[in-house]
Amino acid sequence: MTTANAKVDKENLLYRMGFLTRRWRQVLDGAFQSLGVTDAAWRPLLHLHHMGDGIRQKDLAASLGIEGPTLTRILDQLIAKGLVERSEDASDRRAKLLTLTPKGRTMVTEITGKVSALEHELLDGFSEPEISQISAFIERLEHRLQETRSRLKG
Amino acid sequence: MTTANAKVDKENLLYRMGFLTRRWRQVLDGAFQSLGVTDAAWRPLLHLHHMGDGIRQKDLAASLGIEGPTLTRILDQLIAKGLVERSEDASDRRAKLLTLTPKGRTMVTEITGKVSALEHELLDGFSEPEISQISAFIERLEHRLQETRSRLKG
DNA sequence: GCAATATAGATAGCATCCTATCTATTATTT
DNA sequence: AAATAATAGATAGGATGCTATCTATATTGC
Repeated sequence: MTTANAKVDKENLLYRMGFLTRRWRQVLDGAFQSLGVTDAAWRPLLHLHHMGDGIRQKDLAASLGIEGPTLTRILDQLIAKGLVERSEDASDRRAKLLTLTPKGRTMVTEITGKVSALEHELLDGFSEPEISQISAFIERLEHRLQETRSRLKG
Repeated sequence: MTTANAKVDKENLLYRMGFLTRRWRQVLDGAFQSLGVTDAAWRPLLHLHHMGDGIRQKDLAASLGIEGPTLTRILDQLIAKGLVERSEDASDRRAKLLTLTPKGRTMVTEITGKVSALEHELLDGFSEPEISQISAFIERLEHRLQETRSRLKG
């Protein structure tokens, strides 16, 4: 039985990760509801803050690991809320430059605090070496997935 | 710099998991496209096969870790494809019993082979102890998330 | 026995992500 | 210089997940 269960666990590993990330999103969603931003919206704000003002959508999307159209819609929401601004790029009229508004900066501060607190609470019971190992595991898996993906496509 | 990066890694852990599971879904989606089932559809088939015929939707949903409405839609698709059948439960006329059709059983066999091959390929570079540790990590994290979630709600 | 509550499933509507495709602009090639 | 290809972003439509709510049955309590 032990063998069978271990096998099942192994086979469900990635699925259980998916389950986990859904729950995590729900927790964040709940925590941010009072701020008026959804889970998908706060990360672009932090990245924008971190990368500095005046970056292009394309670069922000790459930094976030999402596709252009996904970011476009999120930005529409953030702009509608007055947290972010799109402006013209004088050197390339196809591009738009993104900047945080003062309201956006305030929001970044609030979000940073909440995310840190939640993540600390969740990862508190895990040792540094453990977290490093998991992190390395994820990185290797990401790499392998990329390979598999391009192999299947090509 | 090392410290800063390590901190970022820790903070991004759950997000990177989400990224990973999206990619994994895409790989599976691509692999199953030729079979005519999507990623969300194959898992109910396998669970149904594993749990035996004649189970209720409610139980299948619980087994999959998804909510009832989500399963309802997936089942609609599987039934439309002739892989699964809903039938009346004589003992409780609210309930529906689920069974795999012969076509569904054939599909299960094909899917099992593909999933196993892909998962083996992906997890091949990882040792048993590693996988066990990751698995344990996920389990603890699931538990903590559940706690946090109910704490925030109540 | 009948009203109130609980349960199984379906439906509706929202959020997030993706790919495919369209428009506008820029870069390259001949 | 004109035609072609490439790039930035927007739009459309599909897939998957959730919650809230509806209908149809079962169960419970008085």
